Amino acid sequence: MVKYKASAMDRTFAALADPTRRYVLQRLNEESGLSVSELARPLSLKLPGLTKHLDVLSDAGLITRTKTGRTVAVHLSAGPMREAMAWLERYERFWTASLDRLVAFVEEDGQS
Amino acid sequence: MVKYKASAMDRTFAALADPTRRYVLQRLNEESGLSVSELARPLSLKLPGLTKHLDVLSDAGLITRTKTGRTVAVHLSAGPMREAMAWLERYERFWTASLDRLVAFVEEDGQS
DNA sequence: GAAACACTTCGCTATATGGTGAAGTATAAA
DNA sequence: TTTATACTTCACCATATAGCGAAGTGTTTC
Repeated sequence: MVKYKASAMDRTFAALADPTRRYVLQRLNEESGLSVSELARPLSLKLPGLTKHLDVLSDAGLITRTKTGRTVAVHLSAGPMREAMAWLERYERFWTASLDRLVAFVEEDGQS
Repeated sequence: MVKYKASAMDRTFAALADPTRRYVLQRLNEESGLSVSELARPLSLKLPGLTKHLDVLSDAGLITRTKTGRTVAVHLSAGPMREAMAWLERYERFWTASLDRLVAFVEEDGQS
């Protein structure tokens, strides 16, 4: 398989593909600077598990960790999401197409 | 690890996390109804490899395959992307925040 | 200084992913 | 009716991922 080098986009989408990680991002969106244990508390996994997820998120550039004393504060950094969305925007015409067809049908129907 | 059941969102983001699959979606966005071999031609993988990628994409609901005769035409169906984008939109304020700060700085600077 | 705390790192396990060649299944062409 | 075409499925390999408990590191607290 070799896995030469995953691109930034690969890492971003892969990071978003896990519900635990999406939950972390959501919580940080509500309240920035939460500690690792605060993030872990409502989750059903141990600290080592969360640490790995945070590694994936920071490799993707989606969070930053700043250690003060013995606690680590986690912050959102949504830049890569912006790029992921830019990629998706190209398909916008595609998911609005069905709506367009509906509109066309209704208009045509009104004239019959 | 158990992998109880991946959600639709999980599958969508996971499907988007691979460059081969993003390439397939891009090509289909330009030209719908391409066959499997047409999609495979510019890629450096064998047909079985592409078949697997297409399986991932259709499990995620991003493409549909329709067989006529012995060729299979592949079509985009971007609905799940719409949902993925809706998820990402929540973070929009976050990646525009730096721009807001810049604006604030410039305005403040102008008054000094 | 000892003990508790907040993580992180280290094996370890099980499953998923991405690729292959070979064989299987229809359909189309000779 | 054989043969080629267009895939798909199968068996297999190597690596990645997600989880765990146990041990390690640095920082407070007692």
